[in-house]
Amino acid sequence: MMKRIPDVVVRRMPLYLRAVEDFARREHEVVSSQELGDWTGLTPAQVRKDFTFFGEFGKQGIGYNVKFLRQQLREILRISENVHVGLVGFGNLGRALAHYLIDSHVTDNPEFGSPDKLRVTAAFDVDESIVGTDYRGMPIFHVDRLSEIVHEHGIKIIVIAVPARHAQAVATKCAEAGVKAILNFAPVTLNVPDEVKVHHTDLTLELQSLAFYTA
Amino acid sequence: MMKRIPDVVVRRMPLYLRAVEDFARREHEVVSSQELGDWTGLTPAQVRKDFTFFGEFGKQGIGYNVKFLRQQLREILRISENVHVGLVGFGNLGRALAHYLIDSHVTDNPEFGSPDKLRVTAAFDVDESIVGTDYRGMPIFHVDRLSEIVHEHGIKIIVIAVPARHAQAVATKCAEAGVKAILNFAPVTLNVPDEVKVHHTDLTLELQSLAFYTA
DNA sequence: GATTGTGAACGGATTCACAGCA
DNA sequence: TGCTGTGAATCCGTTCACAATC
Repeated sequence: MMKRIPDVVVRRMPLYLRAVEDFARREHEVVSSQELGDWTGLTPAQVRKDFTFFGEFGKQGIGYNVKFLRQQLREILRISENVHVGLVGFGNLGRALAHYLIDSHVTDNPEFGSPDKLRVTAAFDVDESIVGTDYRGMPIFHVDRLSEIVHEHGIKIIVIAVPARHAQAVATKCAEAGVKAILNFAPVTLNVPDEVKVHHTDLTLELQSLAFYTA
Repeated sequence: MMKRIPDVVVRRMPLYLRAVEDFARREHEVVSSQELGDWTGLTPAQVRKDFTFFGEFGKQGIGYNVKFLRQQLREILRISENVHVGLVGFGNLGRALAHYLIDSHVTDNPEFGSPDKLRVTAAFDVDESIVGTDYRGMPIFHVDRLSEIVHEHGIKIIVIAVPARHAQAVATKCAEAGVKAILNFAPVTLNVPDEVKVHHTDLTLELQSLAFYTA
């Protein structure tokens, strides 16, 4: 029964969640694959097919119950439980990311009943002038304590926002500490064991590939 | 002869450029598809196939001349000419992006002979307290002047770093002003004419999809 | 009548495997 | 011999189309 779920499908699930939360906010009771498709820019067939990887959430002739679908998606993405995120690198980019993550609806969506439990609970840096301080209640540790704190806080995901030359060392440490997933903002290809999932966001690569289309 | 080039291929080209610049830095004269594959984490066959979309850059039995390949890739990505980039939204994220773009090797790689000509030349915001000021020589304009400045500076790419609720309006303005490509950091799906290329970087979506793998 | 869930068809991207050339 | 360039084969994700169901 447990078919392997393609990565592309997993990447679309949060988008469906965002869509269904919007329908919920607008107090729709049900939503069709057609409506979800319009909202996300995908085909209705794709929406339905994607869902089948995880189960049968709809009713034929009717559509999907918004509340039920929302809950299912939250469970699939595990944001109905607590997922702790660590942030390594508290320079310019790191601070901007922390600001965004702590303020935005990612970490808290209170007007809407159920706050996300995807939480940035610790930051790491090497700069002694900020190690030991707090950012909006989030403690900043020295990177040397990464492994220790990852275990203590049960951190599962690490966001890497350090300079390129340090990124691989941090990634290796993360892998050793048992981190499950890494979101890498440094402009280097990371080498980690297969069991660690890596997503890479690279401003340089994005801009350079867009430059191709400026003809 | 001019076959259509798949988007996935275009997205890999900057990675090849980064690889070949590294080989150049280490003073290799030639590089094989095998070596490029190891560096990038792709298969040699894929590297070769990707290149064929743009021409024949190698010598059979030998490999690719590093200097020549580098030049070819820079021309393909149009970073041998000037490409002007504008940044809309100069809050926390926008400032961090500006900092990164202005300092990093994206915009300038002088130790290496030929600086990239992908340059952030203007920022836009609505905050009157920063409009009219400079950031490291980059002027900050009011968003109302977007179209005017885009034409004046010949801006081809816009980076959107505004709050979600304003992103669509900005994107529409960009499209009207003739911008060729948009890099969107706001957590919304943008609706623009097909001739405008959009890449989307969404921290929320990335983290939520990674959360799936934390089981 | 409407809409889901899904097997089958399709299409596009990756990999294979080898001919051709240095 | 070594490595590129590429047609053929394969793999994988998307779309189609329709039976099942409300």
